Amino acid sequence: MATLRRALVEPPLEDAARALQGLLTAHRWVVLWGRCRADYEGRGASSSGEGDVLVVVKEDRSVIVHGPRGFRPLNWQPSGAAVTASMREGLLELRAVRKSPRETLTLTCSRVYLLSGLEGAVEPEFHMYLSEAEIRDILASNPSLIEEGLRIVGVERPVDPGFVDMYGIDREGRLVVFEIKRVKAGESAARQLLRYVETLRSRGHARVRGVLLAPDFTESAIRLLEASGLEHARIDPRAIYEMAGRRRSVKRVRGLTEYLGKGSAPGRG
Amino acid sequence: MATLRRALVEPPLEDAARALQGLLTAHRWVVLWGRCRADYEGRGASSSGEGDVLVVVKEDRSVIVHGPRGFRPLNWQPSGAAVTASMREGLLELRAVRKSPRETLTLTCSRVYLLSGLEGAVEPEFHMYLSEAEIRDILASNPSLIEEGLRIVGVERPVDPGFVDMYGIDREGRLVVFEIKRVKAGESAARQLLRYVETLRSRGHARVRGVLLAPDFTESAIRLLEASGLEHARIDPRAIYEMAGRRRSVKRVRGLTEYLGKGSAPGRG
DNA sequence: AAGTAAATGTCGACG
DNA sequence: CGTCGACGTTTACTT
Repeated sequence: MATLRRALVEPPLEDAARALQGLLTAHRWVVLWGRCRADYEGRGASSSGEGDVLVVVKEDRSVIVHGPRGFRPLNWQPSGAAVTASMREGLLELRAVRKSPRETLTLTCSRVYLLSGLEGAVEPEFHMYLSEAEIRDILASNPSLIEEGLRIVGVERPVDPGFVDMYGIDREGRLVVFEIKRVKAGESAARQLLRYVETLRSRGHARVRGVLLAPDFTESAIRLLEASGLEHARIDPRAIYEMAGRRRSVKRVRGLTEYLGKGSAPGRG
Repeated sequence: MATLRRALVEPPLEDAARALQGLLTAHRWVVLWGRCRADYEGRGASSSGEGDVLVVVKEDRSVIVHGPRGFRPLNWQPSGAAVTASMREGLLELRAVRKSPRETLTLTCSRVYLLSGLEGAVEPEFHMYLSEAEIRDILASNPSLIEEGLRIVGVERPVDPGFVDMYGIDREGRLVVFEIKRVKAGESAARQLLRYVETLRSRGHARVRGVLLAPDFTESAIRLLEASGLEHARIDPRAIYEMAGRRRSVKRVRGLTEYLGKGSAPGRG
């Protein structure tokens, strides 16, 4: 079981700084609730006036700064940042620096409401269902869900440039390129498919078909497809979901989609 | 100054549930650190085994669930969710339900390390600089940053489908379509520009030029541009940034970019 | 409400 | 390390 390493309520800034330094050196998962200002410079640039923020520093040194409202963090730094704490002109300063791209996030706190760190946190095993990769695999194993007589001959194959989600040969022997979207497909999905089909046609596959597979389509996507001689076909999430039920679920190890049949590295850090 | 309304360390689950209910009814900003499992069902579906998570419920009822690693939350619910807490089979259950789309997030906690709420939090004033909109406006006001003799005749104009970032007439009287990216432009940006140019050409603008403006370009973007007779030009973020310094800053009111020219905020210091 | 594009997008995979 | 595409993307903006 994880243990709380500290829970300082309204500590003097010096105490907070010292505790924070200790927690950071020990690579703890840290939460700081305080009155701070934030400055960020990197790909973009931002600054904020003083306000109440919740700062989360995780074990992998990702930093997230939340305000009292809104889903998105006000500021952040992705994992791998160099995080340091210090006192500076009487204020607690927390800096998170990332290289490549070079980005700096600086928090300057005039007051700490709560500071706490957790040791030995257990990462929950996370299962995500019906990722695009899984949908693609299910369709590849059950091509009749798409059309009769279809044979899948390739999956996630590189074209220049990009990747075709799925290749097939239809009952008349024509090459079919599939682009799969797990949600409603917009114009950009259609553009992508068009691009692949054009590439293939320019390489002599005159009879290639292009099919956009999605549970739904925007009007402009359909217009673009029809104007370009491409097809679209609705896939039924329910049918896919039922197929998925018979497979093992997809496990999100560090990120999002790790799908079956491609044994990959556990690697962390 | 904001005040901590509670800071319960390792409370019994019943106490935590009671306190949590109170904090939620009072619409406080709440933090719960505990050993929980999470189940989500909605557009996607996910579940997790037990693990240590940090749950943040904000004043606007957005809910964010973070694990010990990674920038992205494991689960979340955007603002406006209906959040309730209760005891259920000896465990603390926190439910956040959103309608349209109907989505449910359920947290089931077997242990609470820390529970706390903050009252009277002050939202920091947030300023974001150099959004794409601002870059576009600066370029539109200073077309010589792009090329000599260029005259900008339109900005953010609808084409079917989509929007052209910027139109100009070059020194030879040709129509120029600009696509602007504030970061390195990839293939999809090139595809977007190509689409616009093709649309315009098909409408009789035979001599239209297409120019992708970005601080940098991926190799495949350049390939696609050159193969399609389109151009690309590097824009210097530094030069833009200096121009921006002379303008009033961009204020992020509720979301990300609210740019000038539309009755806006006082400048920053 | 639906569609479209931006984002400090982040994240993972692959060359 | 660059390039690429997915994402419960979220968010803002326009029709």
